[in-house]
Amino acid sequence: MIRTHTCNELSRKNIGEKVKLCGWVHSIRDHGNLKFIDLRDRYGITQIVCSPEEVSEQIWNKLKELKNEFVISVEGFVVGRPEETINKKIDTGEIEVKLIDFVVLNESKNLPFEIEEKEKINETLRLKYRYIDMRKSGLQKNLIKRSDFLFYVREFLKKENFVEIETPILTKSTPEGARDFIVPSRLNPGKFYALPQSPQLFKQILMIGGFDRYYQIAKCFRDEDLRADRQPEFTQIDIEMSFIEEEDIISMVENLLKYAIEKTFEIKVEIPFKKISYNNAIEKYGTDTPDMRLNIEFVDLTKVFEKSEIRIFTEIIEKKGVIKGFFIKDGEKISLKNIEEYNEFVKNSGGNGIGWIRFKGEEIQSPLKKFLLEDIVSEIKNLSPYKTSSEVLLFLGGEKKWVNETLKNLIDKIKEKLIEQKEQFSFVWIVDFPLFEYNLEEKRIQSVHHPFTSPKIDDIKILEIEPLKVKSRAYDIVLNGIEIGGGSIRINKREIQEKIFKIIGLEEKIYLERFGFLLEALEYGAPPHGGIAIGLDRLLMILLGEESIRETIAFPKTQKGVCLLTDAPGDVEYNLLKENKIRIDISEK
RNA sequence: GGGGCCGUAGUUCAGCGGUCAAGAAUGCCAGACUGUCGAUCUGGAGGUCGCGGGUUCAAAUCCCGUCGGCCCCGCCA
Repeated sequence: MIRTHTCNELSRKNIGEKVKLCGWVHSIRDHGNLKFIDLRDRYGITQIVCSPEEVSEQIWNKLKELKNEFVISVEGFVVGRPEETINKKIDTGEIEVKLIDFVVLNESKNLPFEIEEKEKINETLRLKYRYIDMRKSGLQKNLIKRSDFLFYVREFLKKENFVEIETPILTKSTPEGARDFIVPSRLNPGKFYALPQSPQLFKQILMIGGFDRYYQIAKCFRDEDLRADRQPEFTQIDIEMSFIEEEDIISMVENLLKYAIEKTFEIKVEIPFKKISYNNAIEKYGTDTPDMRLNIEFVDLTKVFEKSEIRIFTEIIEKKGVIKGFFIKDGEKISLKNIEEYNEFVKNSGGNGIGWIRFKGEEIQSPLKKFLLEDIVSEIKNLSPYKTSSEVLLFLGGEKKWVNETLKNLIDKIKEKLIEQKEQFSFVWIVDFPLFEYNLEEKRIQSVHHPFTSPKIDDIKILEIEPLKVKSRAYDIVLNGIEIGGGSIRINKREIQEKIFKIIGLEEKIYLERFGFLLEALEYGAPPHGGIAIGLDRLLMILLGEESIRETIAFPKTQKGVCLLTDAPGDVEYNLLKENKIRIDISEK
């Protein structure tokens, strides 16, 4: 046995015991004839102490060769520390281990960056030397939390009778959705597998196969450009259930999240979460991923300004535009200089500028002051949800969609100032999505969610007449302004599924080729079913207070999709290409 | 496909046309030290200023290109 305890385990209770510890030399404090070594493993730090009169000359000399990050195994006696030298910063601070002997298990070169660096290290270095970055507490803590979280997810789902089933990684390319990663098939030259964007079709097939409750911690792959919260491969908590309706999934997910989050983190989760319809979200927040920590809703000033004599506004209204804005409760937080900034921002977004009114008790301050009659002012003030003695109203006018989007972008700009509690976690469900949207570039109707999403039952009758008015049985879950998951009740009738394919412009030949197996399966007793997928990396990013998804993934890729540790993607040997009947053709620019 | 920011000792940064044949902190190396825990003290080493080209009497500094990283738009059913 080369260790009897971890480096965070020993306490007063162990005093007098002979122990063996293993770990990395975290630091050496050398006082000449007294040396302290902090020995570190992932559990913690234990102080080793040694002086020449207590060990042989040979051991003492060997000790002098130790450097930081050497891996060693130490044998010694646990002793209590003198009262005045107790270190309250570490769990083992009441004891130390008096060295008897030690073995260097491996040496280490000087590290490219320090383990105990307080400042942020360049991410390129961190990714290249990921194994060193992992020795630091930050990434280590995140990966352990990730593991804990998944354990509680599995525990919850197991208790709820879910079956964890793996689905293939080598699968078939699907025409809708993101770009696929492809894998050549040597046994079928010229043909390719695709890596799954999600296990969508397999989980539906599992429902038809009678597994009424399925889940998987599923790797998904999408060959799209990366962002702070997007990696080409990521993990979803993928769930599907039979014999259920929207509300069953929603409440199951609420309970799951509450359980796993509260078990893993010091976070209280209040359920049920709020629900907002898609249309309402757009009207009130200008987005289908509103940040509910903000407590800011748009107010519609169109009717108020319609009666005013202010030309710039009445003109907008005549052109069917709208005037909308939002109140900021703590008006003092917004200076004139800030407003000037926002004005520039609105102009850069293609508008005329921003309108604003500052309410100070009975007084108002505004560039429009001389045009604002008293009754208009009081009507506007009445729209405030806060009615404090010091608030600011920011507003703009124009085409409705532009106004909603610009106000939302403006809020994003001001957000940092307005969020009172950063450590707050505010979930919201977005429901009643439209089933389809019109793609202007491709001039065709496409699915908002995915083509297997069921329309609302009442809307099936207008499916082919007014498809853009059809609502879907889809739901998204949003946390602090970021989409962390989404799902729907699926179509379980071949006839409707075929209609959907046709509406989104898939020819019969194409959809039979791609999805024929699903359509056929739907004819053999497909139960009503639905599910959800939760983006694990993203959810953890938010819960851990990280700015990037990469902080929750052991081996993430850079923005160009490169793994700096392994240098993937790389060249492959010519023979491998030949066996796969692949010829490289990189045309010059 | 496009926009923005960044690249200087091992690390984090400063320097942004001229006493810079580049500097701080930390780390590293050597020596001293028996109660430290961000040890302390003394001394020392350490740089293709990402790479290539240009402008200039003079470039880490300005310009162009290129490579790499980050953030964003497009894209991500």
